[in-house]
Amino acid sequence: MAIIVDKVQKRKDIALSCKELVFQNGIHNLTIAQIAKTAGVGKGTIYDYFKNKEDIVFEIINIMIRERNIILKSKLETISSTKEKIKLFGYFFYSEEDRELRQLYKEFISISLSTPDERMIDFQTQCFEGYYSWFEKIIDDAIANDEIVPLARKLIRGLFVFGEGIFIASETTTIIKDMQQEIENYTDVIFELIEVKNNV
Amino acid sequence: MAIIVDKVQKRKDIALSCKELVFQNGIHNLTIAQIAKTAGVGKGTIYDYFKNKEDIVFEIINIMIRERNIILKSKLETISSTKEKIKLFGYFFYSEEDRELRQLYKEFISISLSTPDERMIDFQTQCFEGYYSWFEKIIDDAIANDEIVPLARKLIRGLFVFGEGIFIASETTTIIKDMQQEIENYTDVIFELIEVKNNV
Amino acid sequence: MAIIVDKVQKRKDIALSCKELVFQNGIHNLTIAQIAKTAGVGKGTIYDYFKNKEDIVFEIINIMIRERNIILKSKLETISSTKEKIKLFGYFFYSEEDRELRQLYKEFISISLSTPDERMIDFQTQCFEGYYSWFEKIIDDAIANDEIVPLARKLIRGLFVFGEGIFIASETTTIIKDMQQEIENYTDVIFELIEVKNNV
Amino acid sequence: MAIIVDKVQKRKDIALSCKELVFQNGIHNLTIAQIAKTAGVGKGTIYDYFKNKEDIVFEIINIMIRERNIILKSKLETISSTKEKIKLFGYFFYSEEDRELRQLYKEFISISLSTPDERMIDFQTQCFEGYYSWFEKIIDDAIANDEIVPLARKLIRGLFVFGEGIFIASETTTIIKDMQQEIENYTDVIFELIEVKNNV
DNA sequence: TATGAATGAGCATTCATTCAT
DNA sequence: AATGAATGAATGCTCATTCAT
Repeated sequence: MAIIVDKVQKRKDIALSCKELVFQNGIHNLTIAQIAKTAGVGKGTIYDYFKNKEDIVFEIINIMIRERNIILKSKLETISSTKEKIKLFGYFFYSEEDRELRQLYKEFISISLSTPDERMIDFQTQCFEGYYSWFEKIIDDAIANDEIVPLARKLIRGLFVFGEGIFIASETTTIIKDMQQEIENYTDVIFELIEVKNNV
Repeated sequence: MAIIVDKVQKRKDIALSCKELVFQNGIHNLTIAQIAKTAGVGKGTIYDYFKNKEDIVFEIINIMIRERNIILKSKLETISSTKEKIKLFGYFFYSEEDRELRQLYKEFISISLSTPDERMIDFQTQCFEGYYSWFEKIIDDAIANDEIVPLARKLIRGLFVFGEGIFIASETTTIIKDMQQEIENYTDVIFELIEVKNNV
Repeated sequence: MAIIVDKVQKRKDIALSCKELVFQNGIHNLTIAQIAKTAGVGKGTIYDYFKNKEDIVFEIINIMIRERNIILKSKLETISSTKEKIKLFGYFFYSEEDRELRQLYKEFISISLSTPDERMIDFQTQCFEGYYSWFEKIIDDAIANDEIVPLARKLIRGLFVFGEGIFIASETTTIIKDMQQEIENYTDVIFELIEVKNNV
Repeated sequence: MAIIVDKVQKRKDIALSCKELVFQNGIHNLTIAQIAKTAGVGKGTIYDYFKNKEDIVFEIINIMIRERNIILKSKLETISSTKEKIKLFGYFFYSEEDRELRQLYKEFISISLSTPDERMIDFQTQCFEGYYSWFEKIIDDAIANDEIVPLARKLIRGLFVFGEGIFIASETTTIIKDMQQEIENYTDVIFELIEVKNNV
């Protein structure tokens, strides 16, 4: 009998094998020939696991962003300070450890903007909704604990998209000199406004 | 006698003649053949005025965004309310009249993210710096007039990139249902926090 | 104990299972993958029973045309009128019931013309010889019965290939408006010429 | 100023330059790369003159068949005998001089049968209509001159498609041993039937 | 005997750029 | 100064066939 292959796993394997390739050359220069060679399979094999080039690019992005989300979630769980939790979301935009992934994220946004694809939008929506619900929970918990004032809820959106906006600004201009600074400062200012002050 | 051609003007003419083409097909589908035909010149002529395809794409974007900035500036001058001035920056992200330009802007960001080009970055930096200095002036004036509290200065960045961030979110996900709502609400909340309340 | 498979029968089974597939998609779009799936076997199995793709295409055509010949023969036996017998050969070219098979026949001719294959030619020769001998017998019998004049023998070829010729014309041009009309008219005219007139 | 090229002529030139290539390899094996090389132009140039591969194949066939039609017409004009005129149509199917063209014609029919293309059908219809009108005129003239009986008109179709039918038979089977013989014999028999006999 | 995973040659088509006129 | 004819590199995708299990 023939070998039974775990199609889902092999999709992942092929996609993951391109990690380095993607980080080095970027998604735009990915060639099916390169992908196949890097994955150590024939070109035809690629098409046994992926519908077309888009499909494989999507899978690569998908897997790598998912991976990162898991890490983000586990990190969030180790932190108790509300402010630090919020800052953790911004951490992605400047940390050395996420440098490669940021590169990928940039390209993902780039593709999403120029050639919107339903699956990509759905995926990104899912991610954002996930983050946003964490965000809301963090804020709501802090409000419930009297750490921050209820008004804070109305600032969630602003905090949430701040990272996004400053990331785009830093990637398309040179006005952002120090991302970490910018993000931490802004978070600090907002917390200054929303923290419950316990006077004696 | 040889005709003397105003190179700079002809660059603009060619670029501007592609306006409709760009709005209809997007930058990604622009071909030199199309550009030349639309501009009513030969393909070779394009290369007399532009270094390469990038160069012409850049010129098109450049001109169109400059055009829009002039309009923005003149609009700002007709408004006196600080809050309304701030909101005007956000207006670009949802107004019907800027729909076509937003399309272009999206593609510009997309290109900037995937294939960063020094000129593009310089240009975008210039734009951002321009906006930002307007922004700062608006806030500083309002502080000087005792309309808003000095702390507001620290929130400028947040206000400034909010539009950018929410724009990206709305273009790459489906979580933003009503851009105008989002932008106006957020501005209102921030103003709620920074407005000087005159108690009797 | 190993299962003994009737190779000849399985060849037929596989070929026959593709009947619908062939009628729907045509021979040109047949892929081994489709054939295997439709036949409910693995792709490798196909190669246990057929030498190559040509071989299976040939088998499919072969079986389906043989099937039809049997039907033709049995129909011929139910008809007594010479003219009707002759017309029955032409019936194939316009009858609704043979529409699908005509489609197949077209493709068969097409393949035969562009990539002549000895087996195909042999098979087609066999068919033609079969038909032709029936044809001759019909004519000879009619001559023997004094229904038609002996000269008719010399017109057999013309009658025989008329259908073929008009079929090609109707498939490659739009000049044939009504196949049935054309075929019946021509047969009638020829019979007009060769029928023995019994004057009182 | 740039060179002005006669697009129509160059189309023909490119097509004609492939004559030998087509006769040697057949249409099925034509590669754009081969065509370009043979025509002595770049691959891209092919697409300046032809929409796609189909288009160039069609042009090749078109030109070569047109060429042959001109020859046929001029030959017809040198012949006075009605029977010889009719035979001239059949000549194409066996003459040595038309061997290469027959090869092409075979492939043309093959393509027409398997992948009907409106332009091909229109072209073939035009050709057939041209031939048929010549045919009719020849017969009508002969009837008017009392050479053949009026009934002959009803046999035109049969004569006309005889060549086609016997050609297909000869290309897809081995039953036709001597095309010339077959065609001439059949024409003779038909003429035997329709010629006006002048008895003393 | 049967399978289906793997292969990779093969090909049409696009388009930025050059350069002879 | 202007043209547009010519180029050819570059690439995604298909599918018949093989072969390890």
